[in-house]
Amino acid sequence: MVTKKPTTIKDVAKQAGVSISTVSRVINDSKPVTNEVKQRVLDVIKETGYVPNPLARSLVTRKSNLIGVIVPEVTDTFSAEVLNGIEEISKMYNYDILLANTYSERDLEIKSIDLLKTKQVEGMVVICWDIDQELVDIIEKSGIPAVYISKTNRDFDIYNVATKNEPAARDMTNFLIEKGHKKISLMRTNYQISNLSDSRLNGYKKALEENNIPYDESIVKACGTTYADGYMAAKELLSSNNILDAIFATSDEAAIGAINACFDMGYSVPDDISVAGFNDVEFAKMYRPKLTTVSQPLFDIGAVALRMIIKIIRGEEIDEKKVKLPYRIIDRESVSDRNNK
Amino acid sequence: MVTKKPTTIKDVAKQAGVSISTVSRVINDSKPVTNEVKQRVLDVIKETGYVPNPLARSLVTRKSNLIGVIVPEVTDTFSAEVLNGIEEISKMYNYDILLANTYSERDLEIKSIDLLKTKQVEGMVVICWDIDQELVDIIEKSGIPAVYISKTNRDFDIYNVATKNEPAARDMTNFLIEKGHKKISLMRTNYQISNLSDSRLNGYKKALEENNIPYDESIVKACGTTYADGYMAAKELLSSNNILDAIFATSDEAAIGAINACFDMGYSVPDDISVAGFNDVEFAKMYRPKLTTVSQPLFDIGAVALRMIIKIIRGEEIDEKKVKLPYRIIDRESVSDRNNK
DNA sequence: GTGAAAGCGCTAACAG
DNA sequence: CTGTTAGCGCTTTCAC
Repeated sequence: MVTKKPTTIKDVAKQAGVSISTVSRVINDSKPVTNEVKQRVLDVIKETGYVPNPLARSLVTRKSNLIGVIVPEVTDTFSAEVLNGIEEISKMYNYDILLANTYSERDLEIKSIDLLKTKQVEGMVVICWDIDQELVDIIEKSGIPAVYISKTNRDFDIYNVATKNEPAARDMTNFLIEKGHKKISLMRTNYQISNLSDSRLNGYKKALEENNIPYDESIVKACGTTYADGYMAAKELLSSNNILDAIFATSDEAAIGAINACFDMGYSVPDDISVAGFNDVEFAKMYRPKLTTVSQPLFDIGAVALRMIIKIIRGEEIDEKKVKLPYRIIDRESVSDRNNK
Repeated sequence: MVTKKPTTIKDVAKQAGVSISTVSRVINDSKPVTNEVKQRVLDVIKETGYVPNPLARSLVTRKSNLIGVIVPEVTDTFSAEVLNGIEEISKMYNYDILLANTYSERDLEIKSIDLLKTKQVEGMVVICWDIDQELVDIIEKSGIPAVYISKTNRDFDIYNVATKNEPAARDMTNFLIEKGHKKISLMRTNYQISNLSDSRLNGYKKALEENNIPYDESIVKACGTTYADGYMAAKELLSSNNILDAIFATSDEAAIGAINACFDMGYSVPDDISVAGFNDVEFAKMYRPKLTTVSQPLFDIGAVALRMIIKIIRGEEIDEKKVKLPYRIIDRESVSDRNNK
């Protein structure tokens, strides 16, 4: 357990009979060095197992090789899968990940950003359900390049990677309609800031329109994304004697909550009511009935976000500030086909 | 987006009309400073928004204020909840978390440990399903204080925090027996290294013994902890015409896999077969039937592990190298009571 | 091509 | 109590 002093650049220099600047040159490949000398240094490095001290290096270069990741909560499946993608790519580029939970609390978000800034992260990816101008300003002011990931889409002028939410919602709604459902409730996220478009709601409306189904505000419900949110929302929906054909929920967790609410109120899913989710979380296929949902490439979202950050850090050109990744409708068991009835 | 040069200790010193050492003293509260001077420095600090550069600080103190966390995969619910606990406490102690995924691959584990070492983490918590002597040696050799967390218990001489696995398994088995089940299959983890005791198996055996139920090796099955593992194992179990009263699975995911396997083979759970899990993952209460399981204080496991690390780092005395946290049998819906039949 | 020297921002003796 | 000074380990001019 004794942390004996590690080899430094000095040791290597001495042992190789060169100056420390030469050693620095070979490890960074920054200036030409005679092959012979280079080899000698390399040998000593291998022999001693020398590893440059990143702290010292960062101190002078002002590069930390650290990426900060701000998540609401690692236990959130969405975040976790995105984080996986981030982690994978960061490793490729030799960046380390500094993690901070915010529990979606503003003060913790601020604290985390401060912390990351202090630690000199070169960039950060911010996963946050409810992006608002205040947050954007804070991050902007920190001067750290940031890419945002959110369950919902927002119109801020920020780097952002997300799924094509509007067409996704539209496709799923259309899918539901095709399967013979008419009274389709949308449980949309309640992360709602006035004057901002909600792409999923728009997609839903478009599909309705295309099929000449009147938009009924009483069955679109603002609700969170958790299991409990979905359960509550569905219960309310169902008990205000609405007769529903289907529920399209804002997340898989909420969808499952909704299904259980249906069960508890004596409805069978999908025979009486169909339910569709969003995200295709790991759990969606474990539940019975297996959840019909729209799958987002969560891992890829993280991966793409990290690639963006790297580009920004390197000052490379970014084609578009907002990248949209494709989605897929995953037809499993929680939506019935009413056409054959 | 311009990262303008931040205030340094020098700036503060100059502006306050003192030497940098005095500034250092007040920010670290390391040596007495006249109140008047102190106040002046504090004022300047507040005014300039000066934040000490942790890199420079770490370079000289050799303290990074970084804790490395090695997890198989953040998407794993067990790991994620433990990570939450770790994160929470680390924040309290002003430590940051450096995260590394290993996907349970040895070379990635090694690489991650190297990386963490390079980044000068002061300690690390290693979540690893299958601890073996090689890994322990590697970590030992790295000289970094480490606390291990594993789904299973091992007899290595390491810092470790876990649940009381043996009594937990025994209690659950007894619970099952009390509910009138006799033919109880144990799906145990297959992370198996010869000559090491499996505490859960022992607990299971003890309960059987106490109730004069003969141990039947044909219905204890080695299986992993994933949904797929559980599904497969249960299918095999059921198709080799065993008549089972209950299945006690090694994880909630595996338990749910088992339940679905039962469904798919025409058995009803819990009416035909009862199923119990382990962990009480978030999802356990979302599934229907709600999973009867043993709950481990995952968050606390992480929290305690981090506290241990801090103690080790500070050279404080540790009462016991292995701490065992309590568990609870959570009786929900997936186990029936056969006594009233 | 290579070395000497300055300095990144900070802490920690060492004097006074 | 406070200032001066010497590094921590490394990169980077600037000479040679």
